[in-house]
Amino acid sequence: MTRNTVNNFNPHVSVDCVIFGFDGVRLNVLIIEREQGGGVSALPGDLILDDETLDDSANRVLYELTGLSDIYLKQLQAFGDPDRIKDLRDVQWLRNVREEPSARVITIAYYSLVNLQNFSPKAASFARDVRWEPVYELGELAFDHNVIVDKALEQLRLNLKYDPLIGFELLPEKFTLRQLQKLYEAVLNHTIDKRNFRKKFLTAKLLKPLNEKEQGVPHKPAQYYEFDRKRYMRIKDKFWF
Amino acid sequence: MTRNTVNNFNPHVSVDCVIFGFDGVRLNVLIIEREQGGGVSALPGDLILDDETLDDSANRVLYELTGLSDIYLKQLQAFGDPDRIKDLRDVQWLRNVREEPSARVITIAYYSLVNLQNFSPKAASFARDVRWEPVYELGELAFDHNVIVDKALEQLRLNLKYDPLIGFELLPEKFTLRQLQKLYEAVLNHTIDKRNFRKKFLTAKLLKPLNEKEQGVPHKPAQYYEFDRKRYMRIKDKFWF
DNA sequence: ACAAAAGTGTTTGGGGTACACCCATGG
DNA sequence: CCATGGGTGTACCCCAAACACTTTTGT
Repeated sequence: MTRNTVNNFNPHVSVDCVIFGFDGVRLNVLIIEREQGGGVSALPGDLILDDETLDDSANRVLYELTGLSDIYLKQLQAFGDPDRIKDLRDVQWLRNVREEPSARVITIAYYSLVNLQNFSPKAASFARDVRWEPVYELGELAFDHNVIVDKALEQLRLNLKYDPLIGFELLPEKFTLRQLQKLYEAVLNHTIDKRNFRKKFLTAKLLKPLNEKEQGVPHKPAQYYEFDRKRYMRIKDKFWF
Repeated sequence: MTRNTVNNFNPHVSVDCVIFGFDGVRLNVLIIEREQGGGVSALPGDLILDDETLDDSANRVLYELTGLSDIYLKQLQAFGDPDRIKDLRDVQWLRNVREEPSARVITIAYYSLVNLQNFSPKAASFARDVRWEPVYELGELAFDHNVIVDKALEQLRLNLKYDPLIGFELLPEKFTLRQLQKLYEAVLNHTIDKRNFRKKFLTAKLLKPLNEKEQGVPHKPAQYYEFDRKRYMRIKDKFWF
């Protein structure tokens, strides 16, 4: 901040959340349908309040929408093109919803990871129409939200490669090696050799086997594992996928 | 953006730039001294204008300050704690310089890479007190600028490991292998084996040898190289350090 | 001659990749 | 007995890491 500014322009600032959820097969994103305004889908988001940090804002949006707190949440980046609001339906929706509908809006995008196990029970309690959509089959979203999702996915991939922890955020406490592998395949969008995949995680000792196996499956029941957080702390800088 | 908001809060939005420059030995950051207000150092930055994109804002700040344009510039992240302005000297400075000195300021941080060869000639044309400071010896900066620099350095390191291009942004057109290695050592903050380093870049064929050697040096003169951008385009996804 | 950096190869170990068969369970 | 996924080992290759001496120039 260097100069005496003559510009007294104050934009709105919002947060938008790209919430990823893994259902065992596909990677999904949480999408909301607008209350007022022509069936346009969008990312969950809201204007920030004047006494909360950006992270708090994102957590609040997430909590209000899903009832979840204490979940993985990370800032992606800011999006602030002056013309990011150009679709006519977006303009109309703003007129219904904002006191200053023509104000410029700069949004701080977050991405977030949840496992659908924890999430599903709350599904009935939403105030609005909220749904999961497979990330590779998203339709057109409001504003520049498609761009935001693309960036978030890119970031998620990078992150998953260099930090195994974030994979476990998308899974329930107990999981099988198959689930873990399917998750990696869904995020990275390519298949992985089973033996090599297992080798990497087992030799790294990141997984603790439980005294528990799958039940009622029409094939050899799989071992359940849980994530070894202590071990993770010791080796996280050396592990990558 | 999901709900009818009753909150009409409009913060200021600024950009702040962490401009890295490499002098052949150390990695430096461009620091400005405030015109009005007690010798406090800060990152270059400014409020955004209402019709420019965030990237344009950052480019403008950079141009106004250094005369440089078309240089590497990338968004880092937003910083927006409500209490990021807490130092008394920061508050006073804002009173001198802003029309709404108590408004909350959310800043979008950028980081940028320049080579000091191109830069130095312009040094005299600055309107303000501007200087390079070694990144590992920074004093206390205004606001949360120390945090921003730390994040930028972290990002620069990550980036340098997975994208060789950004290393070349910090060097002049022609450079020696020694300069390139010193740059990597300065950014990554550890020494690197000379033979292995040269092997990696030479076998990747990222460097084109020029018909030119160092002159007037009191030791065997080194070969000059330039960066092979075409080759880079073909292999950038496979090369990492 | 001396100081200072340029330039150059080999060995070794560990890890990534490719690849195919038997096992346990439910129906 | 059949379908389905669980679970296992080996061979090869490449690359990262460690390591020391000769060459060229200016003083």
